[in-house]
Amino acid sequence: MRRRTHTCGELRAHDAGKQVFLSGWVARIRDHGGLLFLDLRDRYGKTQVVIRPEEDSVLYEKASGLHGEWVISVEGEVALRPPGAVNRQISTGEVEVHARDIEVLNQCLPPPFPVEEEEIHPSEEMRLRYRYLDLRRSEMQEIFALRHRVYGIAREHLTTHGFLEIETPFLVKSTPEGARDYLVPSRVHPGKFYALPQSPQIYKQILMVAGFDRYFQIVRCFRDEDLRSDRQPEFTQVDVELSFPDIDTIFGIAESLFCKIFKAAWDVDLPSPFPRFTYSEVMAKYGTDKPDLRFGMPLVDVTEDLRDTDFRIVKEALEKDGAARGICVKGEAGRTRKQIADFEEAAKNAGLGGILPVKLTTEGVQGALAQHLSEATLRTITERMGAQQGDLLLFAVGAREETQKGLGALRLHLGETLGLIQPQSISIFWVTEFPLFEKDPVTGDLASAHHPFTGFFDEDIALLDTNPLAVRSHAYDMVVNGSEVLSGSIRISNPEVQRRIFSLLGINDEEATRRFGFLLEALRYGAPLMGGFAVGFDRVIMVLTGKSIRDVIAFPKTLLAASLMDGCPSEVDEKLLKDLYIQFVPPPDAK
RNA sequence: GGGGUCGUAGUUCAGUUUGGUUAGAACGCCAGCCUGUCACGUUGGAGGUCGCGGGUUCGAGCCCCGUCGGCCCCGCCA
Repeated sequence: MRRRTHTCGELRAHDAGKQVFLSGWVARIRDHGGLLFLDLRDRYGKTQVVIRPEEDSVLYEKASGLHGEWVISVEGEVALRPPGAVNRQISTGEVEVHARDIEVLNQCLPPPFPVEEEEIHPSEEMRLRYRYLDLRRSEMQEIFALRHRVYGIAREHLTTHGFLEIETPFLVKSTPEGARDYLVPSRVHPGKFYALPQSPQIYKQILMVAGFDRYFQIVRCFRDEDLRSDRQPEFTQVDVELSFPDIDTIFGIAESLFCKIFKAAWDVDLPSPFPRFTYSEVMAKYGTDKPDLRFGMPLVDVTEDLRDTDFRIVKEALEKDGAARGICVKGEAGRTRKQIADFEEAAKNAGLGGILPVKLTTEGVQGALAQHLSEATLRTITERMGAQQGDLLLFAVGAREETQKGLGALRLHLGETLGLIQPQSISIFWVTEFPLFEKDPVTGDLASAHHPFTGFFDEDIALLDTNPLAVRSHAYDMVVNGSEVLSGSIRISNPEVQRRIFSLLGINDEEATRRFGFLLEALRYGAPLMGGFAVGFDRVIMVLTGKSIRDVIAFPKTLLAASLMDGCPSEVDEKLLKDLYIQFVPPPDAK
């Protein structure tokens, strides 16, 4: 076993003449019969190895028997490539290694999909099944090198600001609030369970009570909910909490962190401070709490303008306390009926009943809605929407929240499909003043919008009894390119206030004690004011690379929360279940 | 839980609209030729449970029903 002298991305012209020993994977073989080229690859790059049968026919025989992805070592001498044979595309392209000996360290089965090929993209199913081969691709290697750099930036940044990295348990008490827990049965306590943490929220607050003042942790979190392209059952947070906080301190620490990350990854300087918008602002203007502001197309409320219309659809919606809103799609008045039908399809998927298109063409204004509007009204509306000739206006009527959310989703759909988003541009800002509560659409009960420990505006305290849905919380998000990458809040640190919130949430003292008693107790033993945030680390890497969440996690799960490589989840031995006093009860519809 | 979409050679796909002889291509693989390639070139060859199950039909990759799986969206995600 010899140690390699260089990596496959290292050799340059000035290394010519050196005796080297390289190890790596066979990327490609180009056998010309009288001359054989072999690209040797490792994480650092590729180096061309040359074998000449006239110099060593035994070695040539050996080399021509190699195959892609075999693992070999090559001993030889570095040489400058002949003039005209230099490859400017790769960093080692000025040199090659004239092999003296080759050792096969391990053969490789024919790969189920090409590791080297750049034009044939294997399906995600294949990539996940053979994840080790997928990760071997340079594209993936680069993602994880970047991910590693960002871990380092976060650790360094928070350490510099006086934060201590402290681990919290993975086997924790199940708290029924929030997402569904992943459960771990206890062997020594029959019938009892641990939960995997949805976040270290309660523990980090207790660390503040313990006087750690500034804490952080790069930590896995677990949530047993249905997945999306940006959600995995286990994901990584940079969890941060500090004592005696003020909003500007917290935002400053987070902003400078993101500045460093974007500088390192994209070599851009983000303009600081980041803009701050309130929740109600972004909801009204973009119909979502995480708008992508790399393109405009704001929602415009035209409810009052259409108040007196005799157009039946509009009239009926507004009589039911509904709203009318529109967006202006720049320069798209030329869309055909069919293309607009596609927009309508997207609108229906977004939860709208439909859309009312108005085209501002050179031949005049077209659209059913327009015919029911006076010229003056039309002028007011187009002016407020910033619309000009050639633009396409899309209106939606219906329940207030529905039109807002629906048009927000349609706006995003149009932004994506019409190519309005510059991929390299950055929209980064804060959303503040989230409501403290939201209404459960099924039961009508109050529920925490963020989590039940979220603090709120002192001046809204009277609203707790009169109009709790109007109480503004001290919760905030950071949104980058339409992705929520950070979320946090200033906490409630007064046990009496905390109790009051619980009671509004329908959690009585007894239940509160049962669920969160240890936190409530801790808060009574000298709790500092506290606040913090958690960065959705995987999403940050997603935004930086433009990839899906599965591309930035080494061993991700599919949408059905399965791992195709190792086949989990799986059945377990009866004995294990017996030790845990667990019996499987099949679902009622199982065959 | 609901909606959409895809599943054909080792891989990526065409073929499904309008059912009809022996299911094609590219890459990969195997064998041969080839002295400056770098997606080498070139000649030949092997390779198919058309995801799975059922149905309709003289006949199903194609139509129908069910089911499994990948992806996207809604619900859900304090």
